[in-house]
Amino acid sequence: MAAWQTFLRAQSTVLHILEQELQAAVGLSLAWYDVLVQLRLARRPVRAGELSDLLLLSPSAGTRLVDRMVAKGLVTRTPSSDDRRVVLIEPTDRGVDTLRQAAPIHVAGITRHFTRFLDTAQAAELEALLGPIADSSNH
Amino acid sequence: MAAWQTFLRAQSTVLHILEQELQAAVGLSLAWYDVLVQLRLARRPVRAGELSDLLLLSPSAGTRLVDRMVAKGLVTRTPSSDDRRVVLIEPTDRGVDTLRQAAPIHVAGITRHFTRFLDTAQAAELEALLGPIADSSNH
DNA sequence: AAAGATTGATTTCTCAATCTTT
DNA sequence: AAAGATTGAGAAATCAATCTTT
Repeated sequence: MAAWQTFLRAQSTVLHILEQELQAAVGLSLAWYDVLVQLRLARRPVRAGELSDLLLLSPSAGTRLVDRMVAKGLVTRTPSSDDRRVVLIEPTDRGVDTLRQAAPIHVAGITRHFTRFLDTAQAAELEALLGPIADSSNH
Repeated sequence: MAAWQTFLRAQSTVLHILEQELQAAVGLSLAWYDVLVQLRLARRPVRAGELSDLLLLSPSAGTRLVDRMVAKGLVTRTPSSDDRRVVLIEPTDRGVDTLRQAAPIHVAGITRHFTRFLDTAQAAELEALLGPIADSSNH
């Protein structure tokens, strides 16, 4: 139970700091950053529902988030020509550029506030401990 | 970096499930539950600002949260007689009772979705890994 | 003036209901 | 009818500004 509380507090603490640092440096929220990262990792247009899943958000939260990013010119939304129920999301050039600016800052933040406290073996250990928990949603 | 992502996903996953289970069983959100727990642990009236800190919330978020819980009759808000800038929060009898109903369900949930994946040594290990990170906000 | 707390405005997430396409 | 996505309405968190007491 102590482990559970430490787990909660550690994540809340680090996320708050990272959010503020990224916001201050590039004017980007963590949520927006995650969208750009996921689109970059996919290396192809991503379906709206798929994106929501990747971000651990509800479908409607995904829609709103994309709304705001489209308005800021960071991503585009295009109906699929295969199946017109489907909407495909892609980063714009400006989106890719924004990610390029944000990534080193964010990675440095993670290093400073998270990785810094773990050597390689400990990071592996942590991942091994939490991996099964992270995957346990599937039922 | 993989450890970081697993860390994020594990917490998000488990929190979503626990929230839903507690909501379904007792109609209580995790935020409300945490308020009642903190007041219970304190065993005395808690200052508004202190409560916000304990909950890892901003002062204003703490005020709103207490607003809603006062409206539902779960806690009371009383100006301190020592220093009338200070507001003291206490659970009502009904609040204490609600906590009594919720606690076993929530603890069972933590066991089922978190502790279940860790033996005693692993829980200690996890706490040791994350403890320094949780405490690192102080500077 | 500073400390403690609250309020106003804004942002964001969620559920249920709806719209479009298959 | 079912799948995919969006919209309306409501809940909750945050910052900056404000109010009260010290």
